[in-house]
Amino acid sequence: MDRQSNLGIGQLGQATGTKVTTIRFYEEQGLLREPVRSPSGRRQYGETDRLRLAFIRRSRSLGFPIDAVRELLTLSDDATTSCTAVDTIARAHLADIDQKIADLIAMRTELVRVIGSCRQGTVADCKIIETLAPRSVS
Amino acid sequence: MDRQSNLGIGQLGQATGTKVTTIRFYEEQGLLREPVRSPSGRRQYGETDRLRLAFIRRSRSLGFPIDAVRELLTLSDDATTSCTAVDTIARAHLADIDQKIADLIAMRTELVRVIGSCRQGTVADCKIIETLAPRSVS
DNA sequence: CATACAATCTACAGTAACTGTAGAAGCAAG
DNA sequence: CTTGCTTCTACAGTTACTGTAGATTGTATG
Repeated sequence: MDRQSNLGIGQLGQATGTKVTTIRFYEEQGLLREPVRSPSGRRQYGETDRLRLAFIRRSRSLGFPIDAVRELLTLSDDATTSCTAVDTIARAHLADIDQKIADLIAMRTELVRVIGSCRQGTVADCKIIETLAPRSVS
Repeated sequence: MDRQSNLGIGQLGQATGTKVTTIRFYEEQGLLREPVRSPSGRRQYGETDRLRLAFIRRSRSLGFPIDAVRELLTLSDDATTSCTAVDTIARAHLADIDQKIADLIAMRTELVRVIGSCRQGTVADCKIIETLAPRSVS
């Protein structure tokens, strides 16, 4: 199960679609443990590390912030934890995403309105500029 | 038209819903000109500044990045500029927003799928954790 | 074996758009 | 005169990386 595949940092990056600098960053952030080093000081990773990094990347791709990923990792490390905590984190994140979508849609709606008012004249009577400025501009 | 309303930085902030530090930040970024100073060195703003700051804030609330706001300000300063340039910036920004919305919706869809799989047991058989991890976790 | 080139190392700066803090000084009111 | 609020400059912190410099190590080829 835990055969040391002995991946170099570059290989681990390839295997998980992660840049080398990002892997070191995760280590610094405490998401990845400090790996064993080769005699010359290079990081050596195993299958365990690969799976953990894959977990991190998947969580990140779902938009979980680093802090949430850290919590998810901690929870997943203890198999007896109630899944409720995991569910709570995920739902909070969903609420976050929904809020962001709502904000962007509101922004989009307003922007479309502004753009729609453009009649391609000069700035002097540009409706976009006018709409941006409450009264006059400068 | 250009009576110096002589606003202090705090008052300007109040008038435009902007924090004092943010106003100084905009000045540093070259969005606001350096204002005249009182004998003791305090910033003194007039109506012109207020309008310009309102323009900035409105643009920012529509999500235009600082660089775009800078361009919009430059364009609006020259009344003879073709409005096309303004339109181009706005449409590029709209495309950006649309992309962000699409990304978030995709993320949301996937997250909902993950959450839906939770049956509230322990982490040992938590579908969320399982879904996050490709095979096993640690 | 020598040399070139790729990968890795540490440490730090840069990104976007602010926000917050420290420490000093000015200003108005009681 | 003292209290308390505003403002001043300068700089660190936020998020999640990315990029760079300069040094070292590993590998492949001639």
